[in-house]
Formats: sequence, structure tokens, C-alpha cells
Amino acid sequence: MSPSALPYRPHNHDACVAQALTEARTICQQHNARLTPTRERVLELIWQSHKPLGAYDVLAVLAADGHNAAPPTVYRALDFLQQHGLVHRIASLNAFVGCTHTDKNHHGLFLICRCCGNVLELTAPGVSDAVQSAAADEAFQPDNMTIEVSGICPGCKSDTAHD
Amino acid sequence: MSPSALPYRPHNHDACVAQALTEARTICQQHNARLTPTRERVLELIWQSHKPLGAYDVLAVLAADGHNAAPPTVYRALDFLQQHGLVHRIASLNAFVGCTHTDKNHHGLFLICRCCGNVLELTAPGVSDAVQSAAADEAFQPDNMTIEVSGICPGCKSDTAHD
DNA sequence: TTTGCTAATGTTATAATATTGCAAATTCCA
DNA sequence: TGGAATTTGCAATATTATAACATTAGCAAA
Repeated sequence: MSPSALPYRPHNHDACVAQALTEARTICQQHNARLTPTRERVLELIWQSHKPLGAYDVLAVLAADGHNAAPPTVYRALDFLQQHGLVHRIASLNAFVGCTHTDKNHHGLFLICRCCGNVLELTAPGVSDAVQSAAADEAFQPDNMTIEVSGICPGCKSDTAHD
Repeated sequence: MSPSALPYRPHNHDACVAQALTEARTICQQHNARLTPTRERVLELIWQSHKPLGAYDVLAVLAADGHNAAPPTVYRALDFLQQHGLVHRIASLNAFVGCTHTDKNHHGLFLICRCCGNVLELTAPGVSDAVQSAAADEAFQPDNMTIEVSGICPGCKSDTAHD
């Protein structure tokens, strides 16, 4: 997916998935980590959906693939992918999305449309700076931040505007 | 609890719980909502712990109370308390904490110590402004934000400093 | 005081999400 | 090739959350 593609804009999604997989292979090589078939397939499934996918959704597709998988298979693959920054877990949804900023240093900020379910990941330095500074005021040393904003995406807003 | 009391500082916690309950009664009156015994008890339990309490932790105490409660009892009470802004759910922990800012308009920002488990709720206008503006840049209309920061609180930092 | 309404609770069952522990297979690499 | 480390398979189970429906409590009007 081109860097500026938005989930709710039409784009060639197959290409966007393919590119994500290619990047993932590179990253795993760099990390000396093994992107095994199961892990790669899970990543692919997650990427095929712009919407967050639950672990059991992934599991269901694997089952349909003929892969006789149990929950741990999926959770392990997801853990691996998270560790290497290839997917993010959306805590407020118990679901996973492909990371669209594997190259940059980022703290995921997620805009989650409660209408269409699409998720847009942003790199928002202003936000992480503000959080850092709020934490610093309390002498708190942050090491991980979960920032998830739910609301209405531009697509859904314009859809409802002319009802 | 006095407005500036920090969870990891010693303070008279019974008084702090009592005050929270008093405030809750007032708020419910204002909202024309019924703070029934079960709801009040759940709120009390959550307040007695500065650490987030899971629904099933609450359930266990209710059971110990002799209250023959089932999960829906607890979840309903928690929903009620959330609706009236008396507790917050911490999505990254699947757990609940008492709201320490019932009076102010706020978007909870939570500092969660991964060492001692205490949670500090902040009102951080800088953070919500930054999130608003990041969302606005994407034409996204936010309506709810989950901001949870995990890290090390000052207490735990100084504990580990001189090991 | 009954009647009727609404909110709240009880109860059972089950759905949805996630982890543990151990054995078997595979991969790495010396 | 052999041995260690990683990955997977698998069964069981833990944890979190909700659905569906019956019952009861609170309260106001007839």
C-alpha cells in the first residue's frame, strides 16, 4: 500500500498486502527471525482486512484453509508478529491490524471508525510528546502507550451527511 | 481522597473510599439514577483497591459477602457505574478503577505501573488536544479516546534504583 | 389497594478471548 | 550427523463477557 493510502479509499489491496508481506520478509531477515508459513499466512490474513481481525477470525480462516490449527497456533503467530512490529493489537477491540509504519519509529495511534470498523494508524509525534510530558510531570517513566480513538471516519461522515 | 493524593503515596484510604462513595451518591441523585446496594458495593470494592480490579475479582468478593451473584450482576453494576462516570475500564487490563475526576470534564489518561500495578488517572488537556488535532488532520471525528500508558511509577523506580 | 409500568435483579447457559503444559517435529549449526 | 534451540500440535482449561428469559422491587395512577 502506498504510504498515504487510506483504508477507506479505494486502492489495490492485493498489491498492498503483497507489499506488506515483502516488507515483513525483509524485516524478519534483518531480525534473524523466521517468518514461517503459518506466521506469514496469519500476517497475510490480517492484512487482507483493513478492519481489525480477532484471533478467532484468523483461526477460522486457517481452519477453512485445511490447517488444523488450535488457538495457541494463532496466538503464538500473533505474538511473534507483534514482537517484530508487524501487527498491532487493538486493546479496545481485542483484535489485530497490520502495522502500516514498520519502517518508522512510532507509537501507534489508532483511529477506529465505529461505523465502518476501519482503522487508521497514525504516527503522531505531537501526541506522544504530550503523553511523555504528562507522564514526566508525575515522574512516571512510560514504556508503552495504548492510544485508541473511536469515532467516525470521513467516509462514514459524508455517507450519513446526506441521508 | 484529597485531589492530589497519589495511589502509591500513603494516605487514609478508608476516608478516600468513603468520600468517593459520598460523591457517587450525590452524582447519582443529580442524574436521577439509583445507586442500589449492589452498585454501591461494587463501587466500594473497586475503590478499596487502587489497582484495577477485574470483574471476576469483584464477583469473588461479592460471593464472599454471601451475595449469590452471577457475572451479569457485576457487569451490569459496572456498566451503570461507567455510564455515570464513576469508574473507568482499563482496556489493556480488562479491569476497572474508580474515577478520581468525577467533577471535571476529562478524558481519562491512565498511567499504569507494570511493577506495582497501581494506576494513576490524569486529566491531561495537552494530550487530548494533541489527539484531537491529529484526528482532525485526518478529518476524523473522535468521540471517545482510550489512552493507557504503562511504565514504572516513581515509587517503583526508586525501589529498584538502590538494589 | 390494587393495577400496571419501568427499572433492576436473578438465573442459567453459553459465547468469546486467551493461556498452560507437554510432546513431537523441525530447523539451525557446529 | 548429532545435539540444542525453536517451532508446532494438541488437549485441556482459564478468563472475560454476554444472551435470553424469568422474577422482583419501586413507584405512581386508578
